[in-house]
Amino acid sequence: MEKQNPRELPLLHSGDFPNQNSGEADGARDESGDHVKPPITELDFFSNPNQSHDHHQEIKNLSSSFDSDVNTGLNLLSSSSGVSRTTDEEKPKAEMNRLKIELERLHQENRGLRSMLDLITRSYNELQGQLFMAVQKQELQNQREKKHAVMNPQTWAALDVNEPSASDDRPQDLLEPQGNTTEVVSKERYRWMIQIPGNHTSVEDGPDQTCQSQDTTICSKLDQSNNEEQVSEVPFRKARVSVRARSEAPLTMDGCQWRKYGQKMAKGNPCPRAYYRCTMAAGCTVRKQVQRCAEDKSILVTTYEGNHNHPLPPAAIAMANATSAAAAMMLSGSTISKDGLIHFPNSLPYASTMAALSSTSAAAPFPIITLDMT
DNA sequence: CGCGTTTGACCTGCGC
DNA sequence: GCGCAGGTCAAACGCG
Repeated sequence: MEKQNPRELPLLHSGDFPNQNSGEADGARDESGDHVKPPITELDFFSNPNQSHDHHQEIKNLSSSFDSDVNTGLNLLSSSSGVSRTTDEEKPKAEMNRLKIELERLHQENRGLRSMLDLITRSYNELQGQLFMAVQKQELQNQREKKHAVMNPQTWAALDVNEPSASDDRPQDLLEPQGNTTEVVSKERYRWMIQIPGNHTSVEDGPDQTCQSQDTTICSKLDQSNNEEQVSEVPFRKARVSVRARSEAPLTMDGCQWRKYGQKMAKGNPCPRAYYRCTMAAGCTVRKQVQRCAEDKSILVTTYEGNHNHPLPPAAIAMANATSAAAAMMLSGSTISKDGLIHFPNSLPYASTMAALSSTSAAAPFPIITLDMT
């Protein structure tokens, strides 16, 4: 697989959805060589023996009717024929009607086949998601074993140079898996991932495919719910998820308790950027930045960073869901569309872009994924 | 009095 | 090395 520019994070291409011009998208994907997912083409649903037979039978019937009736009827219009004119005019009309009905029936059948293709595609993505999670889990397990063999938990304080305040909590996080709520979030995220048609997780490329070189930082930081211990190894400081929402309120109600610890004027934006820390639990390292969009002040950009070490209230779960799912999706190695947007045709009303905060992205040593809920 | 916000100072990373 | 900008700290302040 090609080494990706760490700044150009792969997101989902809207054209990848099989129910939207599947042929072209899959063809393009094959050429790029970035993904090894077998292309879902029309062959997939024609491969069903029963369907295939029926469909071909229909086509055969249709073509034979064209051959035997239509052409002959047209020929009969010639003056040399001995058939009466009224019979000649009625016959093509009746034939036309029959063909229209036939065509309508084929359209309906086509719709049925398409919905079946959608189902198959979803199943495929579901399996792919499961495979991805399994590989991630196994990798995590391997690395955990390696680290436990090399160091003891106290080493974390020395390793976590980026967040001194959080270093005390790391070993605890490792030894004590997060609570039920976080587990729900993980499951939800997983569900979210597999709902994305055409989500190409290239886990088949190899055991280290998702965590190589600079990509390591992305996946280790983003999938913090299960890769927390990789944090110390990475050059990136943190992966962030930014949420853009239209709101007149100075703060987005995300269900968590936040304490403001700073405010700064950011370059290129007349609106100040506020810094908040999660205060729902002692030692929670989650931070967020809130800033109004320079172009449209009614849009509030909230950037989350870190991983809650405590159960979340229901209202916060939704947000954590969205953000962690977006992060997980970023992990998955999907590609970004030309317009930088991801579309969720089935269930999710918001799009995701690879836009970053206007003033921080240029210098930010970490990837930022934006959920655009405006 | 406790908690949260404000705000200026300080630290750090990066580009020139 | 210097300047700039982002991020954080902590004392001062306000409010219930």
